[in-house]
Amino acid sequence: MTPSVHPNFKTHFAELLHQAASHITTLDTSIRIELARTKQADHGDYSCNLAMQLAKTLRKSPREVAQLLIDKIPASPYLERIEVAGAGFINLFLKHSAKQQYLHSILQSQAEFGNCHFGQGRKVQVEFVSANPTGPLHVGHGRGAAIGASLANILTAAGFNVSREFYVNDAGRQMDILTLSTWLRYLELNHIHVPFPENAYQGGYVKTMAQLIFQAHAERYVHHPDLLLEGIPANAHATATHTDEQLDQLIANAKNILGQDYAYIHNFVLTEQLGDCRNDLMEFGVEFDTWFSEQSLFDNGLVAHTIQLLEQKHYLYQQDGAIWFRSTDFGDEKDRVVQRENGQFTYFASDIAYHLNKFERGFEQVINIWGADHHGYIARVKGALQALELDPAKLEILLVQFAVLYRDGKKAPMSTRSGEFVTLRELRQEVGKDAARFFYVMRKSDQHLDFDLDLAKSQSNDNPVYYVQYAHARVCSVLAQWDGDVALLAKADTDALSSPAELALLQKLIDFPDTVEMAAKEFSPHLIAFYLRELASEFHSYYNSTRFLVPEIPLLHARLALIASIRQILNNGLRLLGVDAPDKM
RNA sequence: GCGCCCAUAGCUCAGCUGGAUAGAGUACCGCCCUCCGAAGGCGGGGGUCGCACGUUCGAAUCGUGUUGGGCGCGCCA
Repeated sequence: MTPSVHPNFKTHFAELLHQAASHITTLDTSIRIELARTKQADHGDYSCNLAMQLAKTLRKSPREVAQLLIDKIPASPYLERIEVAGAGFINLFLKHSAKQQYLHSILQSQAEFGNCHFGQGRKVQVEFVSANPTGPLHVGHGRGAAIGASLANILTAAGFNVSREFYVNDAGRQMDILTLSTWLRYLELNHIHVPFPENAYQGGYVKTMAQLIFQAHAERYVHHPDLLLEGIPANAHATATHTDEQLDQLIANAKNILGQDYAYIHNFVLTEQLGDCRNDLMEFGVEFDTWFSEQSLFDNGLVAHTIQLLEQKHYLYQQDGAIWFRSTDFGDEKDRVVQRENGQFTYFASDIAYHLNKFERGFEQVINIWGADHHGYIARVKGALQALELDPAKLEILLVQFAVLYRDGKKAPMSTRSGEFVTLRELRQEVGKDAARFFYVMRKSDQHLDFDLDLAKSQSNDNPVYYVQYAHARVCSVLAQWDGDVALLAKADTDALSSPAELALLQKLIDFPDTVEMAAKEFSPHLIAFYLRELASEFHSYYNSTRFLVPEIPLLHARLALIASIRQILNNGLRLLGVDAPDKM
């Protein structure tokens, strides 16, 4: 991704202040020179609190220090004036010409405007969604998908080499339960009625998969039910209430009866569910570079190898027939089992191997996006990394709080157990991809999300998605009526842009690259959503106050260059969030 | 009981590693289409930043405690 060629005023002024300060004192490493955008116009465009930070060691008042710095600051083609204010702030005023000429950078860089090389090409992995392939994605997964995909886009724009990954839990017990469930439904289709366990998968999609198998292979997988019921108490069947152990017994029996065929059904349901999931996410604008199989960690011996490593480092011990990892050495509440009494590795064991593998693949930063209910899991995973002599700080875990759907002002009921959950697909069908993507990232990820379905659906000014998209469509409409060559606007004379509204809008456009960088630095896609709403708001206001299609050519071109730049940034920002920027609505 | 997250306008939320008079949206009230798209704009009221101490030139922001809410605490994933 090529960074755009715009000047960065923040870093430019920070460098000037650094030079000024070096004339006065030797800067302590603890002091960071940072420029902040001001809230009020009479405070200039940027302000710096460096003088306040230096005042103590220099034994001078902050205002005095500020004046000393101003006296020493080198000349700059972008700086209109610089002054001391308030308790010792240094306020900097950008030249109007600097703002006006900035439009040329935007219109030249186009889709690449806003990119930067903050990430310096470092390899980063974002792992997200990673839902069990045992049923359709629901609205909880949707938020993780939206946040993960947006964050990956933002990191890419900020100059990281990003890899998007979905961890496929294809090795566990849940897959076995799905396989069993499907086979039982298949037997039903063949008029063999075995009571369907309550704790098996109840969803209608299981019956659908059974039908597909039946259509393709007729009665090939039919077996006598007596063998299946072996070891299961009669009352469990009569009531269809099975304990976890009884369910496991059913699975074991199914494996015995079906032999090689078990693997076929297992593979079939996995492929079906994964395909459905991939398709669902693609329609949601979310794609992955890698679908990483948990099973492959076992097949390649990586799990066993990882456990061996921990053993060598003496972090494992045996107790109650199981093998435990001493995660309490790393601040976890209790030690954790990696290998069960029955010889099976736990999910945690393969997860350690998985994370070790991530770093072996050369990622310098690994970001996991998890549902908030997994937070208790962080300590043990980071502990395992430490035990393997990896830096746990290189693993960033973003916890995404739940989304609660509201309809008619009331909570829409959601329960995974009963199968009455709202799927991501249903949500998309109801409110559309764009509204869903935007609403999901409108809040900080660690903030609960109240998802107002009625608002997301409404085609009104209340709906923030339409509000932003409408601004984009409005610009398109004006440019279409102008009927000139938009490409020429990149070289237009922009000196005529001098009203307060126009200068404020120019500054808002200048803020975009900083916003993208901040969103990348803070792993915060919501900053983009907020920025877009603010930009759209300033544009709508400008639109109502100013006519663009005026007879005076210089003014006309200047204003069109401004709104074309606004359109470009709305487009770039929406693209980061996976939301379309329509020309017409 | 222990751990993590959260608490800011009636409601939903921003507020970046401490900075100037705490901001949006929404709801409510009043305005603006002979004019590039009214899916828009303008104006108005609305606050003890849960509470209490502390750190300092300065705290919504940092620390400790406390209250209230969410989530987690399996040889499940």
